[in-house]
Order: sequence, then structure tokens, then C-alpha cells
Amino acid sequence: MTVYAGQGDAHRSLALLWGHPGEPRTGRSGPKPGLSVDAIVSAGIAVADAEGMAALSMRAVGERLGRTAMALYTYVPGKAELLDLMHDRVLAELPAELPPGPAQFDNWRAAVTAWAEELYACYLRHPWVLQVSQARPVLGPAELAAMEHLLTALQPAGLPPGRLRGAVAALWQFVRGTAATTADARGAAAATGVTDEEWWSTRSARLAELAPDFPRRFPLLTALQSAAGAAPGDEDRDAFRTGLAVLLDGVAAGTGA
Amino acid sequence: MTVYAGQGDAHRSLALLWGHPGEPRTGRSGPKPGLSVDAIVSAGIAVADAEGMAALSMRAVGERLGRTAMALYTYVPGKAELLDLMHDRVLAELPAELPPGPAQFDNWRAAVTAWAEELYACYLRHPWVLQVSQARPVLGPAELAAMEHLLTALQPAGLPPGRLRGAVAALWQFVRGTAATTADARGAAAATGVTDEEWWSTRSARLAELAPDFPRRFPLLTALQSAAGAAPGDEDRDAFRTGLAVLLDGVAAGTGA
DNA sequence: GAGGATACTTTACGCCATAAGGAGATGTCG
DNA sequence: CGACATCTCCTTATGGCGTAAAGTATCCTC
Repeated sequence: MTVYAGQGDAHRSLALLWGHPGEPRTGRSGPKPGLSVDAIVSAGIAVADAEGMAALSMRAVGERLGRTAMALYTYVPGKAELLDLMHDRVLAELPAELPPGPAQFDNWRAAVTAWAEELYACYLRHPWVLQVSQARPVLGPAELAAMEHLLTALQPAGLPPGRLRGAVAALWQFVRGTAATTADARGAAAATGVTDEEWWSTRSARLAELAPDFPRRFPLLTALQSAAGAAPGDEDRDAFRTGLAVLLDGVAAGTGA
Repeated sequence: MTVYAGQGDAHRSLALLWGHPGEPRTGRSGPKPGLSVDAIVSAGIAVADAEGMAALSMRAVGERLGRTAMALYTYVPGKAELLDLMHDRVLAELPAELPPGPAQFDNWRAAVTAWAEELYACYLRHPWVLQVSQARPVLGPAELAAMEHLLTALQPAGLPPGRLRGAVAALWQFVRGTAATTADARGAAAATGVTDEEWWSTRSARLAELAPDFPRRFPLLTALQSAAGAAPGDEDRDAFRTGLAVLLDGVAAGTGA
């Protein structure tokens, strides 16, 4: 299943995302709300975590709360906005502060690595987030906080603004992309009751069968693949670490250090 | 709108993606096929290019070909597989060869930059591709060819396998991610009849309104934003170029050069 | 010419998001 | 207290979706 995230009105999402939580509620008549935006977002995340993105419907979320689908529309303008809120809530799991200790100065590499690992782990805890089209930055408080966090970590590197901007984009996209790859393999493996590695090897076996001239057409790819086969273990994590190292070397190259 | 790409059976996609085009078709009875997988894929791309991912339905594709939705199922197992085929077809637009000339050796930076620019441009020509969940590598011939192309470009850099793998992932994800950001801004701008820059500024104005303490909460983000405001022009393209430069510096750091 | 395979259609099912309107609860104001 | 406005939540309905099932017309092989 592929999810095309809605072009839902960004303005309404923004207001909800940044909505001051304790709206005064003075002089309001009518029955007391039995739900809340927070509760709905939590229910949505629970559904998506448990059943996957394909199973996330307004009905399912409402049902989990003992309501009908339509009841949700009292709190949330539509599904697209709910997705935005879920996304930002997930990112709110990231630690607010850098790891303590005096290590930050001069040790920005460690700080950025910690940030990246946290984000990577967060994505893997909620793989459905990776299926929400990234073609629509949500700009929720948690997302911005994560960016600020990254900027703080990068601060000691002393990059000029242009490079800093590029580095942030590259780092974020890299984490998201590698997490997506890992999540996919895990998901496919889980769905078919097969280990990660078996799944990859099945896949390449099938490829070899369908394209017998594979090694001739893609010699470098073939070489890279077999080189990787030599080093077993948690391949995804390795790709993540070495890719990150490349990125950080690039950042370092800009510091003049 | 966000699209959650289907978990459609990858095996069937693979067979279609690599299917030898001119299946012999000897000794087959029944009426001659009036369509072909290729025609259907083309129609799907035409629909998605013109009307966007949200408008891509089996009915719409069939209609464009003068058929019903169900007619497509003779050629393609389902919508998820059609999406896979469309994805790979789009990547087939990428140039097959590196730019000619003897510049490749020693000038891998230029070659990789050219590769990245091509991929970036391709994504922007078909922004709906970015809405197809990347959480499912298609492994079609065009995608693999693009990877092989990148590996060829990187070859002169002489990276060890681990680093090479990381660099490829980082580069690919970076291009995709930045293209997504650009496409989003363009799409939102086009949908509301507003220029790119107006849209961004509207967005940040609204943010400032909703979160008056923004500069205090996100000082570095604020600083970065205003630093960027100083340099007008094609901001997205700048972010792309400088981010790519950071990445390439990282690659260079691994060459020992 | 008969029979079987194939391309394509019609119809139908069960989903989906959500618009519209109604029921009952709760508050304010006379 | 009673009238009324307001708010939550429900039922119902609309128009989409992907696609299963079954029917029809076409063409090839025998």
C-alpha cells in the first residue's frame, strides 16, 4: 500500500499544531467534550503503530475511542490534518536536550551522531511516518525543535550559513531515507515471516533469475553487493553509520579544521 | 494529499519490470490485445503529471485509453504494481551515459554533480513520484541503472566498499529529499496562485503569529532563516547545491586526497 | 465449424472521506 | 424556572475508490 498524503490546508494544520493547549473554554454551552485533539492523535498513532498506515481510517480511530468516525470532525478538520498532528507528535519523542556533559564543544561529531541515531530510532519505532509523503513539511513544534536541536549540535562546527543549511538538509534527508529502507525490509520480512536477510537474498535471487545479464549490465553494483555480502551482520545499521560518517566528514571539511 | 504506496506483491512487480518486452506470443488465441503494459504505464504517467497523484485512479487511466478500469487488469495485477512501473519509467528518463569527454577521471565531482542535477530535475518534472512512498525500493532496471551510473561516476574517487555504499545512500536520499521540499513549495504555490517566495513568507508569517515566542524557542533556526533572507533568488537550488557540496566534501575526505 | 482461450465490459461489494441534518446534553439569560 | 443557543455526537447519504465475479464478443487452432 502506498499513501498519498493529502494537500490538506496547511493553515489549519498549523493552527492545531501550535494551538495553545488550554484554550480557556469560558462561557461555552453544550455538552462537555468527551474527546480531545490529543486523545485522537494518540489513538491515531496507536492504530498506525499496530495495524499500519493502510489500516488508518477515520472509522478505525473513532472506533478505538468508542465513537463514530464523524465524531472526530468536531476536533480535527480532516484526515490530512490528523496525519500532520500524528507526525509531529511522533517527533516529540525525541529528547529535548543534547546529552549532558561538557562534551559538546569541539565534540560536535558525537552530538550530531547522537541526534541522528535518535531520529533514526524514532522513525523505526513508527515506520508509518516514513510513508507520509515528505513532500509537505509540517513545521510543527516538535519538528522545528528537532531542527533546532540539530543546529545546536552543529553549532561548534562553526559553519557559514549556506553550508549549514545544506548540511541540515542533507543530514535530515539521509536519516529519513535510510530509515525508510530499513523499515521496508523489516516490514516485508515481518509480513512474510522471514528474516531480514532471507528476504534480501530472496529478492536478489529473483532479480538474478529475471535479469540473467545482471552482472554485465551492472558490474559495479554487483561488485558492491558481493563486497557487502562478505561483511554480515546488521547491514542496515552499518550503511547508516558509514553514510553518516561520510556526511560528517563533509561537514568537517567546511569548518576549515 | 499523502500517498501510502501499496505493499503490493513485489515479486509480480519485479517480473513486469524486467519482463522481456517482446514476449513471443505464439499460438495464442483470442482477440488481439488492444493495449499494452507500456501504453498503460504511459497513460498513468500522463494522468499523474497532469492531474496529480490524487487523481490517479484505475478508472482515470482506463478512460484515457478509451477503456474501463477493469480492462487494465488484463495487463497489470493492480494499482500498486502500476505505480512501481510508472516509477521506474520515470527514472528511465535519466541519461544512460555519463557526459562525454575525458573529464571523468579525476573529475568525479563534476560527474556526480551532473548525475545529481539530472535526478533532481527528473523528480521535479514528475513530482508525484516523490509522493510514492520510498519505503519500498522498486529495483527496476532504470533505478538500478541510475545507481550504476552513480557508482561509475564515483569510481575514480576510489572509495572502499563500505564508504561507497554509505555515499550512494546519502547522495540518493539527499537528492530525493531536497527535490521533495522544492516540489512541495512549488505545488502549494501553484495551487494557491502565488509565487514560491510569497508562499514561504506567508507560511513564516503565520508561524510567527501562532508562536510569538518563536525567536526565543528557536534562536538558531531564526538566525539561519534571516541569514537566508539576505540572499534572495532561487533558494531551493542554492540549498541543493550547497548540500551537495557538503556531501561531496565528505566523499572526498574518504579518498585520502 | 466447433471449442477454447483471450480482451474487455458490466455489475457489484465493501471500503473510504466527509457533507448534511438531527438528537440530546449543557450552558446562559430572561 | 423556562426558552433558547450552543455544542457534541449520531445517523444517513453521496460519490469516490480498488477490484472480485461473471458475462460477452472476438479470434486462433483444430
